[in-house]
Amino acid sequence: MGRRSDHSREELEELILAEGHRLMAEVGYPRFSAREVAKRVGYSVGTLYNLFDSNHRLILAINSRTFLMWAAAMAERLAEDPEDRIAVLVDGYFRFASENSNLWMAIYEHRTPEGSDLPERYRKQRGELTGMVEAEIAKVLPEEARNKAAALARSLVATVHGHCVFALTGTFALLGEDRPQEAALARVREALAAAGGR
Amino acid sequence: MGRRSDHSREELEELILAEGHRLMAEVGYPRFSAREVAKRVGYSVGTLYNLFDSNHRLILAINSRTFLMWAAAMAERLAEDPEDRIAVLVDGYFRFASENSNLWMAIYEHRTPEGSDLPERYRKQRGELTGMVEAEIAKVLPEEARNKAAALARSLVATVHGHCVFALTGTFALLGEDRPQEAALARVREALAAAGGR
DNA sequence: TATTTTATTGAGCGCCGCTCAATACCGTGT
DNA sequence: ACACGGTATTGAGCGGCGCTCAATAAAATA
Repeated sequence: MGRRSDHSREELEELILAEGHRLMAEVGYPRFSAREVAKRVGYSVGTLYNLFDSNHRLILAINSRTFLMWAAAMAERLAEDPEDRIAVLVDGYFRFASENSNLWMAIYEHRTPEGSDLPERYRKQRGELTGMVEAEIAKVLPEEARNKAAALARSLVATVHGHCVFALTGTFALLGEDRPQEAALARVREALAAAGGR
Repeated sequence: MGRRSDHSREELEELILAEGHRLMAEVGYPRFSAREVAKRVGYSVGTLYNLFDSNHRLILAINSRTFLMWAAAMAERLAEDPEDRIAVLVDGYFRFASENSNLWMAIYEHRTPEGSDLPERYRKQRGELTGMVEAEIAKVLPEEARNKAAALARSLVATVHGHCVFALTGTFALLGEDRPQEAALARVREALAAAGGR
């Protein structure tokens, strides 16, 4: 067998990525398998490993795509010019995570192996979401506290993230339910108020 | 082969659990394997699967042991009657997680499979830590806010957890470092202050 | 001692990630 | 039209995984 005319290299890469993304959404990180992706796109394992040279790199690319979706969803909702933009950020976090739980969890279930750290382009991509949050936080803070916006944004993302993880993995349910999203928003509001936010 | 006199059933169970715990600490969740545990204790895979009837149940038991260690470490530090008990709780969270990162992360990396949910005894065990936090929160809140202590405790655990995860998995480092533990403590303080805490 | 009960084994099954010699195909030069 | 060089693709093979279960060895009992 040799070069097949039905797909260029880029098309094939995209095909695999798309199918991989679908599979991840369907079965979740623990049951994801590169072999299964290969089977579904109708190419052999070897071909797949030629393009993405390890399982780790394939998953990285898939998670990256998830990140893009996430950021896009967030941007779209902010573009509707809502009144309470902070609430929209929190809701966007929870909503995306729960509507795409397998994809979302995969981002955090995937441990990057010992040696390698993630390539620059992914790094930048992941900064995007935090960047959006940072911009919104800055808007809300008084002039003199603006320089703290970045650090505060990261901390608030962590705060919301914590609530969201517990909500999705059932840790909250296990301890007696009170609405995690509302709690997260309350914590965020308190932090912003403490920083002099309006 | 048949019953071996060198270990009673309970002893063997304990032996496997201890060795499994060691292995988890050593290699972490993704590289943990029941086969390897069997090899290390010098019994065959079959025996191991007789006692813990699936990989999932073995890991559950291992994680449970980690939880006990964690709660014990927390209790010990609180028993020294520190001045700032809230800070000790936060520090205890971060310290345990970073000093036992493989064990700690395993707790959250292990997805319990579709059907089964974790047995009552584990459920209770995991409530213990949150219970300790709840007690400390209650002490700090004014009389009229005591009834909110439980809900607030869960939310604050989630808050600290979020910061801790990001600290350990490098999500923070990736975004420009500011001390996650201090940020977590700041968020907790703000929330307590907002609830009228002293 | 003979028989039942019980603990232990490990080869076997179907998966996994990953490799690499063999192979099928394409573009090009003559 | 044909041969050739390069490239894309293959899939059997390797070692390892979780898990099962008929066979077996040892203890308990009769």
